[in-house]
Amino acid sequence: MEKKASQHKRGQRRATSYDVAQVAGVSQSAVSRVFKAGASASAEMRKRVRAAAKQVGYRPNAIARGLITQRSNMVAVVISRMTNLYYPELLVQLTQKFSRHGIRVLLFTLEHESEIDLVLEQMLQYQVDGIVTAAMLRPEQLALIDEAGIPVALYNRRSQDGLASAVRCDQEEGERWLVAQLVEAGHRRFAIISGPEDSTVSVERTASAMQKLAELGIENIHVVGGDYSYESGRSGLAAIVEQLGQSPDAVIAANDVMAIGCIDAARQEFGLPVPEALSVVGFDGVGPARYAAYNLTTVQQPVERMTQAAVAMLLERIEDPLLPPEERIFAGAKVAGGSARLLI
Amino acid sequence: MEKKASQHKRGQRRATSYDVAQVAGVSQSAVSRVFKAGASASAEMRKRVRAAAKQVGYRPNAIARGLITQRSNMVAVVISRMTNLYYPELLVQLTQKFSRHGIRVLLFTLEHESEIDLVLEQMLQYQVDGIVTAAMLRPEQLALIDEAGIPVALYNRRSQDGLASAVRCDQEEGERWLVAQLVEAGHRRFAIISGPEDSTVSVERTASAMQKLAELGIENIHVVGGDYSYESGRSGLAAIVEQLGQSPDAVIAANDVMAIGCIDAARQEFGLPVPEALSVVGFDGVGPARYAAYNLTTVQQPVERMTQAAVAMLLERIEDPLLPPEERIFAGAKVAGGSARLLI
DNA sequence: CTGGCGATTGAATGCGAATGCCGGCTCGCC
DNA sequence: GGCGAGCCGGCATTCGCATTCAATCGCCAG
Repeated sequence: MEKKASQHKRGQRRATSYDVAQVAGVSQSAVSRVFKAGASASAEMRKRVRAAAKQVGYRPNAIARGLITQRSNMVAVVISRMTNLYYPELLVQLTQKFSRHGIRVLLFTLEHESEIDLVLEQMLQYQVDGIVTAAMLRPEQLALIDEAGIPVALYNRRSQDGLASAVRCDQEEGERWLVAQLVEAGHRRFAIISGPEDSTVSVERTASAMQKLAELGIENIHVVGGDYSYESGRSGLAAIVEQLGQSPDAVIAANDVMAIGCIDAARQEFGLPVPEALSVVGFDGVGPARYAAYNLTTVQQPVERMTQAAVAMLLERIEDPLLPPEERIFAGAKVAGGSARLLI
Repeated sequence: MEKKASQHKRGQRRATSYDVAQVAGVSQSAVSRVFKAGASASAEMRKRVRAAAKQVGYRPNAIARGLITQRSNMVAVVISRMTNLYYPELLVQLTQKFSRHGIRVLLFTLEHESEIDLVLEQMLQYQVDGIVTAAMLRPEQLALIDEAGIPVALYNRRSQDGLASAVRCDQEEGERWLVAQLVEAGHRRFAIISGPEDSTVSVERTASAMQKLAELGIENIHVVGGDYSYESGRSGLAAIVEQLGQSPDAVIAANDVMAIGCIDAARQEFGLPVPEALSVVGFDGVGPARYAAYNLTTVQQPVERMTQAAVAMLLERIEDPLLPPEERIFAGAKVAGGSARLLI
């Protein structure tokens, strides 16, 4: 029936601590102690055990270790909609920072944030020590994780009811700055290209921009929906122009990639020079935002510091599960690029 | 019954199969069987066990399961230099495809390919069932992995001595096509911006282009070194112009991002219209290559098919470790964009 | 009515390493 | 030289689940 596949090519079992113990003429406990940092073992013992371990090609089994120590030394990282160019940087930062603390990253990707149910079960089964998620969790899901005693760090998501820790960029302040600069420079006819509806990030950015515009007395703001993609930035502008019957003064895109698409469409399809005839701003500070062809006016998220904070918060709570949740908010770096006519 | 969530934080034991067994009034073996697909258990038993499991919040412990089955159901994915915009797509594809087979991805990122020693040990300790690596492995490292009985799939790396399976894009054919098109369209003064020296991908691309140029009788090819970054594409062109004393006809960049940097530098710093005064070609087919401002002439790697092949190859070898290594080569999609003057 | 076969179920074992406990040994100090 | 205090290493147990083996049960054919 089933194929017997467990046999290794060389037909040999992997060496265990018992094998090492036998070769070194010591007990298995001794081997374990030598490979466990901070355990008491004499220099002579260390030497013998290490030699024997090397001889038989021994390597501690992290799975078995995790079983007994109740620590897998793995954290789950959940990323949704990775088409967002901003995420690769996030991933690199997280894996490298965790790695310095001897922790590995188990990666979960979601096509949509709503799919998180599918992977939540998996994460829990794998006994991860912590979770970093850039996808929204519903309260009952947070409760489930909390019940399992696993600390969570939300990335760019608000901590609901203080159920979890969070690091996020102050998007409200960022959007308000963008809007303020645009209005101050004389822009009056505004349009917004928002992100996916199930993205809390997009909702927050769009709402913040709308609110600031309202405060400044700007009305008739035209909003079209996008999906964070370049193409939706292009079609977004097309939709705006069509429905508005004319070009707006400024377009506020919910992320950089759509802003870039919007710029390309303006220049190529509508013959609108940017920023002379149309100002475009984005949000995130992804790599292409700095390409000379776009030189985007945007708010750059401090990924380095945010990931540093997320890792620190999570590690603290893995050490001491009783620590209360914490929320850290970082201001974005304002980048006044050439894609918008500003006074500054 | 009142909830006592706070006690869980105290490190209260998570429910085990014994707990479920006790509540359901059956044996632990029975619980195990219910949660193991294909095991024999009566409908009545399944019902009782599932009910009890739900009641106590039981979730099989994947770590413990892995210890006994000798299958962690995890594969390691090694990515180097993630600044390459091409990798996010690769990661998403891999995690999603593996996920469909009940396999999780343990992510390792390298700043440089040479750091792989640091993570190899980790991967082996975690008893991963397989490895997908987009970083080069030295023969002795491959031997080490082979000895551990872990199948490997190299991504865009040649299988040395047939020690490992590999999927890769036919870069040689791709570069030769690019060169042939450029020469046919009349370009004669060529320059190349290569990638990092420790990147076998870059070395192969550059060598292939050089060879084809030589075959077509083109000489005096100027090569400058880059690091795959946008900035190095810009500075690459600057270096070429400075050392050459004039603009070349065409620049062949080792990847798309440098090609984009090169285009921006040409247009902005040197007033060279692209493609009228200078043709630029890249390689990879990353997202920004399709931005209208660049519309890059490039060779696009078939990521979807390549990842599909890598996953399939690895799964096959996890099932049957005795299968011999295999190499699958995919032709890239030729994209004749507007960044080069071609006849086609 | 009985033997036998297949389907279930339970008891027991083991995966590989960590750790509490304890005995033995070394060493310091009087 | 004697005694107490550490230090060290070994023994035994444990983590949570899969799996083997044996026992039981139901059911049908003879």
